[in-house]
Amino acid sequence: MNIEEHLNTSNLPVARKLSLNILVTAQLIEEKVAGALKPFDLSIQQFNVLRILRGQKGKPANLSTIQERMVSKMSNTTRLVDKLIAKDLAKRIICKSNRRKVEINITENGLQLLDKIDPKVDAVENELIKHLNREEIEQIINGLDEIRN
Amino acid sequence: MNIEEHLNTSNLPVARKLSLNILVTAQLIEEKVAGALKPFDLSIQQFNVLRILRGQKGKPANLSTIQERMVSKMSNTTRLVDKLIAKDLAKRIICKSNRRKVEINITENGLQLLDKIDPKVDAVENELIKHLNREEIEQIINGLDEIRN
DNA sequence: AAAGTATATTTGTACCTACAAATGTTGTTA
DNA sequence: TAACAACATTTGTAGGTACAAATATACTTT
Repeated sequence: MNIEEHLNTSNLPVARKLSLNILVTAQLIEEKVAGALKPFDLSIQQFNVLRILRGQKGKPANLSTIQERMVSKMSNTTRLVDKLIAKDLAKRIICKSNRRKVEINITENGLQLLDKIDPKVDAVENELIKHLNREEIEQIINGLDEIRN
Repeated sequence: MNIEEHLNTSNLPVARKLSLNILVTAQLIEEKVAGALKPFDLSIQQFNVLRILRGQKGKPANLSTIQERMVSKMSNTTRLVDKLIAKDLAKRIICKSNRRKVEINITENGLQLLDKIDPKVDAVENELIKHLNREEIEQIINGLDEIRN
């Protein structure tokens, strides 16, 4: 009996069933997105940081800004950014006015890569909602919102 | 602007908004469960494996059985089980009839630990659905089901 | 029975995550 | 101004995850 069968057949408490459903679905989404990114040698986290940098529209981001916006706030954003820099997808400058800070920008190279990846990830995301109508989607989003308060 | 504000204010395509919502919520649940497990020095994955073993009700499980039931099927179940064994929460016997297989059981020690942990994790899970009624929960579960097909 | 194939697990590698401690910088205050 | 607190980032360590290759055993076929 795999996890999917387990979810459907077991008489789980409703709270556990919900939380397992969310975790399993998230796992599936991550696998699909990771698959779409694989040809580009980019991990999901690297991709997310790159998108955050693009969202800055030229304005440089420092590490704390990036961390706030990441799905999982983590302490090793430094190391993630290191890898983007090594691939010439981002660049880093020590902030002149406050030398504790660091300014991070996406490079032209990074922007071009995102342009190539975007349609692939969009396709994965759209595939997910294929069997849902607008109202159903809103219900799920609102429900998840409630869970997070 | 943090991720939560970003989700609410940005004009994201609905598919991306949904997938981000699921990922962020899953992350939150994982953090909360991990927090509940921390006093017991158990990671979420170790806890999951332990629960799967308990679910076997005495019947030993081999590695593939465990993997099927895990939220994220992974190739290092060996190493996870190693850690449970090191803590005397599980035991492993090479299967006599088929020596490629390995039989894994939860120990008395493991069962006792789960008994202590269960109420803490239940509390976390119930906290999640606090503001939702039965029907809303069912809607979310069915919606996530649709997404996974 | 030897060779090849399938099965079950283990190991290696690279990356990601969480927590805590360390480093370096700036601002404050005695 | 020296000491101290606050801030921003970096580093260390112990886990977890994914993929691929390696190992070990069992089954099949000739």
